[in-house]
Amino acid sequence: MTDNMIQAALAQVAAITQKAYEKAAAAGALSAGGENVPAKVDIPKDVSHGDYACSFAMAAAKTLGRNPREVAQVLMDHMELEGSFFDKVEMAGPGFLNFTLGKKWFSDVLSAVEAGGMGYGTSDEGKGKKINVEFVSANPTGPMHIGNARGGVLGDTIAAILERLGYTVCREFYVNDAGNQIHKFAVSIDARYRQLLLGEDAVEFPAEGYQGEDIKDLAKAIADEHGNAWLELPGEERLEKMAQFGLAVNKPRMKADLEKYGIRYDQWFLESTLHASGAVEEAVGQLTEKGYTYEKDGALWLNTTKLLKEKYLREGMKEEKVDKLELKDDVLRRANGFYTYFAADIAYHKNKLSERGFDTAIDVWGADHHGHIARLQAALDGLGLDGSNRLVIVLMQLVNLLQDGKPVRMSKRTGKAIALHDLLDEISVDAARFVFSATKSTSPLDFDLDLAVRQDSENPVYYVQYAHARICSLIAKMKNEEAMLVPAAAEVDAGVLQSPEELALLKTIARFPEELRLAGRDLDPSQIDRYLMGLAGDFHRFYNADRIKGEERELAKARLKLADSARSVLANGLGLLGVTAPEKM
RNA sequence: GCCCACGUAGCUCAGCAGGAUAGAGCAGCCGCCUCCUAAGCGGCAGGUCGGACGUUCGAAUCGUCUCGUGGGUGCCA
Repeated sequence: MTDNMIQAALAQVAAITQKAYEKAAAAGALSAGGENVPAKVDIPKDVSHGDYACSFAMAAAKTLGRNPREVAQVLMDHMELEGSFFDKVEMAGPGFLNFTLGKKWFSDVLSAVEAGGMGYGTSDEGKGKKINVEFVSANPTGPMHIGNARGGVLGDTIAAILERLGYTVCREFYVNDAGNQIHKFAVSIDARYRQLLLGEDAVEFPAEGYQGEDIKDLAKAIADEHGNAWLELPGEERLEKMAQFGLAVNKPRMKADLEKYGIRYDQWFLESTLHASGAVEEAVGQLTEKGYTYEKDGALWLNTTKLLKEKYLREGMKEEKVDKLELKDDVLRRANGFYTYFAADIAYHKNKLSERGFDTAIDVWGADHHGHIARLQAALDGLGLDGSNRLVIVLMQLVNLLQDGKPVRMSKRTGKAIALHDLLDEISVDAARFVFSATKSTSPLDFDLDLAVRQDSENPVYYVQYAHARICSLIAKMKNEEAMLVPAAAEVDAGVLQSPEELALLKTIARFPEELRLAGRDLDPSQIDRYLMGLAGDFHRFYNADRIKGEERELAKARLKLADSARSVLANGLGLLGVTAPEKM
């Protein structure tokens, strides 16, 4: 009951080829041994090489003691295509067997799209496995910037893809509401607060403090609400109140900004709860029990070197190479008694993989954190949680914001970051979501404000949306002017679809479930963006080459069904990306 | 120094679970609306896939080395 017609066809080619070999071997036309050679099938780039190409003859030539073209010829002589997806098979080049799709397959594709509707491409591959997708997790100490927008779109779209593939997905935001950053946050607000009440010169602003205007706004809000009452409080209590006040303002703001991008979380997980519940202490304690920690200079250290070497050896790295690695250990508990971020992170991921029972934790991280990946995985391995396999990090390169082709400098410290909500004043959610998901996360993304703002064809999202709108308009016109509704797949003779443009479009439509599968496998939504651009292109070419209105009835019906199938998949794919599919433009 | 990512058309990037003649968009040049939306389509031009060696029937794709760019290498997060 798959609607993945690509996998169905690939499997059939392999089966047909294997059967042909068995038949040939039984008849004595080929020697034994070929049954152990896998029948590799792929899709040629060039349509003149058929729709599917099998390289079995080349791979098996040596084993069978014949040249590849001879093997291919014998296979063709023993091949049975009756009742299959294929009309013909040809031998080409060094010994490829090239299969050409026939009417049955095209007809099945139309039926699959119709039956699937907006769920076309859904599978049960994930078998309900629980996956936690954590993304953005920006420090709540200031406004989010454009990089957070990319991470938000990336994480949300990965989550959506995995849901389609049958995983049970939890979207999570990890709130760093403890530790050093928060302390700096509190100290910064406090300084601004006192400057406000005592005069700018009376209080020195800490060198390490956050410079942004938002800190001044928070200080002013505190002054408005509490006057100078907080001046009297003892230092620790005052800072605690400052931090809580700031978080209470910033957290809902982040939530609201993300929601503007259509991003909603299932879980906002507070780092502070890990400290309060003793979970951090517990995780560190377990590592100590297992002999992975030691004390030095008053601090508690994790023997990361040992953990990493064990990990690399398990993964098959050669011992001599492992010995040569220069690795460093990490502090878990500072000499001042406070746990490090790393210690909390270990406890946090232990919480995901153990206490909350997720099969896999996927984290979207900025590329500048990549050095952290192996260490965290190794630490989780040390806890017996198989972090090397169950913790998957999607690294995201940073965003270069351009204007007039020139880089706009961004820095949170100087408060010059372009805030998320300002960005949306400039460009639509559709454009933002498409642009942010269109580049593979491992590549840096140049985000040109001027380009994103433009509402023309240079902005790829409009190219895709336009295809959808065009089809909607077409369907409406056929209904109103020709009294023709989109027919059911069963009423369509797929055999009348024969132009290169029709076949190309239909084949691309058929690829959607497979593209979805691959995007999920690679955790790479950009594959969906590119697929949709290709699908839109195939439609535009079909639209230019083949008319519907005024054509002979059977052909018009089949083409209308084809167009509607393209519409359905465009809407489906855009929906996955969080982009709207307009009926008019 | 060590670790990681990335080097493909003028620019931005696909392709990297080895397959046949390496693709797209943009920029450039030339065309296509009496005809379902021209936010579209067609054509031309553009390449030592950073380099070398290796693995094999076959390498942009895998391995080793090398050059270049960026990042990491805190009792920061």
